[in-house]
Amino acid sequence: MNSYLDSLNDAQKQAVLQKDGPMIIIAGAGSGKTRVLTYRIAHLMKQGVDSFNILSLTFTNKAAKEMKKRIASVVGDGEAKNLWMGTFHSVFARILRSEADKLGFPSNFTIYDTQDSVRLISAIIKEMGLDKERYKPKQILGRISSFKNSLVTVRAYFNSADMQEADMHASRPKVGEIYKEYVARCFKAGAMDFDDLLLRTNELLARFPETLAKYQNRFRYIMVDEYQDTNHSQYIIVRALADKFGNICVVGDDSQSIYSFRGANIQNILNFQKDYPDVKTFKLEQNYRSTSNIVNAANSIIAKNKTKLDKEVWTENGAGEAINVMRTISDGEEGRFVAQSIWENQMNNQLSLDSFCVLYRTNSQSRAIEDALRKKGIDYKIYGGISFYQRKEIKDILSYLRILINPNDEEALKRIINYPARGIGATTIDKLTIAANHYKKSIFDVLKYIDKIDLKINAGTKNKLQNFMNMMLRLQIESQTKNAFEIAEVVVKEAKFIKDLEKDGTPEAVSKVENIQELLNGIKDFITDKIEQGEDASLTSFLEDVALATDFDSEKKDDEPTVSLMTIHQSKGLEYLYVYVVGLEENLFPSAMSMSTRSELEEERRLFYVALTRAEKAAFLTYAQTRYRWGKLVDAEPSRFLEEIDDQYLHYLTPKAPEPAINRFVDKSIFEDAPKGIRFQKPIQRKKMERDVAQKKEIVVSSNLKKVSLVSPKMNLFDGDIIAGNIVEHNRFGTGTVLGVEGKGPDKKAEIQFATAGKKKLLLQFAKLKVIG
DNA sequence: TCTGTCGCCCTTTTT
DNA sequence: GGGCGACAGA
Repeated sequence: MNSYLDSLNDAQKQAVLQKDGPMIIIAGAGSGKTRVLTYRIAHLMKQGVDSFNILSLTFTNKAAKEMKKRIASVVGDGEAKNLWMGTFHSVFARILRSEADKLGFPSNFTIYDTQDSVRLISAIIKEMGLDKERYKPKQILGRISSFKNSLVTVRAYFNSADMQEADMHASRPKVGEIYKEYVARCFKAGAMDFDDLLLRTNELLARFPETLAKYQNRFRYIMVDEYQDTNHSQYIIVRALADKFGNICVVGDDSQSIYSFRGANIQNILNFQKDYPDVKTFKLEQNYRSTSNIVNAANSIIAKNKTKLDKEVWTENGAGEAINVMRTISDGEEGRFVAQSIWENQMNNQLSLDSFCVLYRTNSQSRAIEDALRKKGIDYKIYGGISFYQRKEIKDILSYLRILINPNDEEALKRIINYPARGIGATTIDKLTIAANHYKKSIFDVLKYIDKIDLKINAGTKNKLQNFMNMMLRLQIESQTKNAFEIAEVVVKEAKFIKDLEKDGTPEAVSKVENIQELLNGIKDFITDKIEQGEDASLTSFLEDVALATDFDSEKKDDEPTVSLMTIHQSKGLEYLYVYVVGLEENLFPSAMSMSTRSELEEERRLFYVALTRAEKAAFLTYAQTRYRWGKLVDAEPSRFLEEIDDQYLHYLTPKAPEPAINRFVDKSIFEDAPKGIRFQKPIQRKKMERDVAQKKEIVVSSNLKKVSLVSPKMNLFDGDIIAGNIVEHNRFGTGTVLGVEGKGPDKKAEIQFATAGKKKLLLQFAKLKVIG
């Protein structure tokens, strides 16, 4: 008898035993999804499926590693070795490396991270002489990203009158030109951005049938975890690969779809049954993770969503304690409460700090929590935020390494050509860029022939360029004989990184030196690790790892136990005995950016569902009445999500009713700790402050006392004024025409046809519309 | 060409 | 509160 099967419940066992054909596993939170996936793969192998023929796509590399380990414990190390497991991005980066020449890319292509992409787009916008207020680099990148994720290539864009018209209407007629130039520049630089890893894979599979056939034959069994968060581009890849054998197993939970902002399409999971009519459906509904209070409370929240699959999560676990709700005066107080509560619970129950987790909606919220934990002497680790590899000093060193691998990497070159300072300024770089564009060569190539072409660069500067070039060429030669660690050491030395920083002597510089040291150690670890595993230990492989790694992937096991701090997005798939969800306030959670349409609000609600279902034993929900945002103190109202939880599962640690309304109209900053330096504010800022105060007064005078808070962005000046036919402007969707208005009071909605964003129904209360015609 | 200061925008969320 | 680009002056 297969012992591992005995540990599964009926539903789980059926899913594991289903071998062939398309299947979907709808897995509720905490229902043992990972176990099922792991055992299913192990079981396939036990039945004689070659591990070489199994592809498993996970959401993080860490999840892949974890799963591989667990499979190995069932079937043995050697057997598990050939399994292809990883994120979409890392698996297809690997495939693209071996097929790159077909697409005209070098096999050691660079992977641009978001920062590289934004910088390149900024440069293009500047070169094209466009207004960067109208063409905001980040927004343009967002648009290009959405093109790529829906497989709209440059050619497709220019073939689509609709798309061009949309950008015209949004007063950004040059978006297509920027897109075209961006793609060309990436190509010339031998670089792919994150979205390219998927788009180019699609290109590869579509243009080269024999390549498609090769991978179809190879990946006879395909599994996709977190299917609810796949985008169109990923969806098409999976469909193509599974087309021959049809052995496709997707796992997901529509209630936990939280990545639509990066193109995830919840329809992929909702429509799976339509895509594969002979699909077998399995539902894992028993939750083993949480108390019944938590499960039921979470169910009561998600019930408010309209778009969902039919599923009932239940548990046999005991009720446990009620979910605690805590109101505090300020975000600082919130942090202190969390720290105190963690400390007490840890002491009273003799727990490891690993049992605690603090979740927030935005990274910037971590600050107040950190301060409080530090003061209490509680160890913590922050996941996400600015990752180690994004720090300036680290990116600079990595840029040197990137150029050694791929000299055409434009972004890396521009970063370091004058860092550390060697007298090569913006003017010179501009000249080089122009020459490079003119000759259709990379800047590195132009530098190689700097003697032979006349760039009107004076002799002194030319000399500096040549010195730089000589150093890079020397490093390049060395990199052929040295391993990644050795070459990184040489780079640090040659470029005088540490020397310069040590001369500086400031605390920041000291910490930078430490970071560089840590990077070198990291490279060393990487190499030893890879050599031990018999895997690729090259510099290319290291750089790829860095580009695609998330914080979790690099986590070390032997670390001291710590409290975990992270965004809710990052917490997907994890579980903790005690979970603190902080900042349950309107405009923060749900985010002010995501409450103008029903679907946005539903995604925020799913996010809350994810947060709550991380908890095994106890959950704390906290909100503050005032909070520093952008360095300013602002008032906050409790999140609507608190109202949505069935009251019977809640325990209020503070009285539920907020303080009497009258107090809400006194300027608190007069009495409480005023923002630092307020007395030294410049006249202009003071004026702005006075204006703010004046506006507050006006609001108080002109509105219903009970409903309106001081600085609530909920105030909508146009409520009631909007009628069909109005032209309106929305800060995210751009301009649009009002088609109709329905509902009244807080439910009043307008249906608007936006030029770029399509048709939307917006709640006027939140939409912050400006009537312009 | 370098350096320091000012002012703007920023904050959703991530591979 | 902070990071980054623009701008001015050396």
